[in-house]
Amino acid sequence: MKSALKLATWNVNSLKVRLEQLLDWIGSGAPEVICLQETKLDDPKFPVEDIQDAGYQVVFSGQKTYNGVAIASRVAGADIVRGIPGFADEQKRVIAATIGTLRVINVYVPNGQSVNSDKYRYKLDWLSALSGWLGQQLKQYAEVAVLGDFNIAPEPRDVHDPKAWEGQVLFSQPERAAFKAMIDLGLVDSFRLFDQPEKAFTWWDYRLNAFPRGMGLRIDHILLSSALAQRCRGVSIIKDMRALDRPSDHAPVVADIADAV
DNA sequence: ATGGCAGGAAGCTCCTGA
Repeated sequence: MKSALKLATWNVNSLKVRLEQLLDWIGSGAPEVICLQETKLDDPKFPVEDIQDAGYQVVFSGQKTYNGVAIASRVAGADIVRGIPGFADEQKRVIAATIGTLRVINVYVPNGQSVNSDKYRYKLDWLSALSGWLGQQLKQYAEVAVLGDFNIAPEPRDVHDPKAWEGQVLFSQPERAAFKAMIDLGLVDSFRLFDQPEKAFTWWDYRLNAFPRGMGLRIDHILLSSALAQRCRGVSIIKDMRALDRPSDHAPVVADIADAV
């Protein structure tokens, strides 16, 4: 008999700094699959042994200082893909693995900096390339989960002050259109399958005391193909982890997936 | 209009993040 499966995404903002928090989480009933972003570690410095000693397997694609992604899982992943196939990119932002029957795609979407910047153009080009590849993956696999830091708030209710943020990076129309394009491939924003609290966010700026003041955005997402969405029993934000000492500025998001019938 | 905070690399300051 199989048991239910939990999938998580967490932008750690430096795995070196957040390693103890990750190990504590793993040691207290963490999800079976955890996608990490902004590890900020070159591959030779990745803490493989610490994570293995805690009972998880891990695959990763990293670089010094910026970016870096990893998938930690109880069961080892297979068919690992690093980066978006066919899209040349120095930045380590994507890693995918097949875990059991699940295709898990972990993404760290570019931030975009500001809507008039070269980085914003790169973000939109990057999202276009991602969508193309996701379309292929959805044809190849029935059970696809795309998890990560999308750096896009899809709707006004995902933004603490939508008027102030309208047109700004993370909430501009082209970014939201790029998000919708991924949904239109046949993916579901799993968080919105369920009733959720008001002001449900996943990121709060370190500055201005934003977290206690509730000034956040929902930019970390778990998108599921219909086969998985049908089996999704709940999605929640682990807000407590944003309240730890020396927290990441992102809280994890967890989706609970029931067994196949 | 700007800065606020945090992390990293470098090095006593800057870049980036979101």
